[in-house]
Amino acid sequence: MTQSADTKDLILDAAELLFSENGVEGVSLRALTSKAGVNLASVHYHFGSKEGVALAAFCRRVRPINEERLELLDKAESEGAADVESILTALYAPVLRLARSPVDGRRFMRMCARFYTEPGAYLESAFTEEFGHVITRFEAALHRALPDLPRLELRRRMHFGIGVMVHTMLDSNRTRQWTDNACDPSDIGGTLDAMVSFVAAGLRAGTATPAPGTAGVAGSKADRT
Amino acid sequence: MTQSADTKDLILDAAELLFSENGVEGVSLRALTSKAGVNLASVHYHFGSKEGVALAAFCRRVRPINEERLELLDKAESEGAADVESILTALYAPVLRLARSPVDGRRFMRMCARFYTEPGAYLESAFTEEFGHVITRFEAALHRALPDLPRLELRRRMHFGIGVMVHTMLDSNRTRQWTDNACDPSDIGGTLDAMVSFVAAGLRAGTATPAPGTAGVAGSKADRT
DNA sequence: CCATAATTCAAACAAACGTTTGATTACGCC
DNA sequence: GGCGTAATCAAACGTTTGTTTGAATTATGG
Repeated sequence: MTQSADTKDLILDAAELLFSENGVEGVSLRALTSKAGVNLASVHYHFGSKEGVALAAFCRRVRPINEERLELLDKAESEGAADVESILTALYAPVLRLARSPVDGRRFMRMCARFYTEPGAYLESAFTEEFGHVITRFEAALHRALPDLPRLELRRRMHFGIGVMVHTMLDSNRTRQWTDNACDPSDIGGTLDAMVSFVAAGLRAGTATPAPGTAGVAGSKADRT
Repeated sequence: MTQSADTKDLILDAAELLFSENGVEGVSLRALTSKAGVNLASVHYHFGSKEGVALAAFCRRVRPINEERLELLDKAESEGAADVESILTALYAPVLRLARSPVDGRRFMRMCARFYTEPGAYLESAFTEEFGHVITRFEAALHRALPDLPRLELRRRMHFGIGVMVHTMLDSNRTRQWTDNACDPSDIGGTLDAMVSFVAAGLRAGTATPAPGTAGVAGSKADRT
């Protein structure tokens, strides 16, 4: 039992590393097991299939993140109606803060974003299963915070907000090159603030809901870390 | 010459169809040539390799789009300094309007977005080559429209704006399911207006630059199509 | 009308893929 | 100590991959 846990984690760690760089289809089981330092057949012994590895690597990290998201949202809503910024921070902070983790945080973010854009029915069902109720909860919260924004338009703008998050998580070298490293990956607080203020302004566009305290020009204050 | 052009286009059409659904790595040359109704070896005869097909399919459509983007930007800037909405419309409209095309517009958008998120050095260099100067031009235009937004913060927010576009172009079933078809793919004008107003508000967040005419609640008026 | 180039075709290539097998080793329990 | 389960291992499975080959076919041009 003790050794099997080691092997399992070795495989998942290597999967996080390689899948984030090359996608699931771009990584062979031989490269995966070679990187993990385990035998080829152990993948099927522990996870049943290659898809099983991807699913396990996905769920291992996404569940704690979504739990923390809902906790943060609950906390924000417990003190009266939450404003847009608090809701967005609850949505973005857990996944961005993971990037601080010493070894594999950024890797997981890239892997997760790559899973999101990669085809494959097994990943689609995992996403809907893991994220469905989270989206529902956050949509309800945003609807309370933005009462005069039609429900359909809110959903469309949430779609945009998810795009900002996924794109930032992907953090492709290509985009970093275009933007000349404007999104410094190590500056988590700054990135979070910028995302929150950007998406909050987008969500409020054209509505009567005013922004809370609009003073500084650019996102620089990290109010949650 | 006439027949080779037919075969080439047949291959590129099938590539657009299949790559958009399954990515480049998810499509075998046998499935591709079978869909196109051509011989397997003709791929290497006309394009040299599988990567050559992806590159050709990408450039075939992306070049006219980027040319139109720059034309629209020039037109917007010729009548004095362009505002944020005009610049974003010049950036988003050509690629969104392609989705109207009868048969293969949406497919190309998905393929393009999938290329964007897929690994592979050959695609990366193609992206930087095709998009680099376009991004530079639009960044300069946005900098003139938002003079009090620091350059670094502008680049970061452009990064977000590109994320909104890519995510909307991907138009995955997964996200459509979450948002309950809020982003009706056939409603090009509505989607364009929503994207422009969302990203414009995000770009202006915290700045002194005022929005031009803030009257309606949700983006509904198509000012350019 | 024939020579020459351009193109299409069926067949095969070696390599890499995910998966399976059966033997072998390590471990916990009575 | 020895039984039984759990885990690891090397080797091979059949299939599919991108690519290549060489002959057959079609168009081109003098």
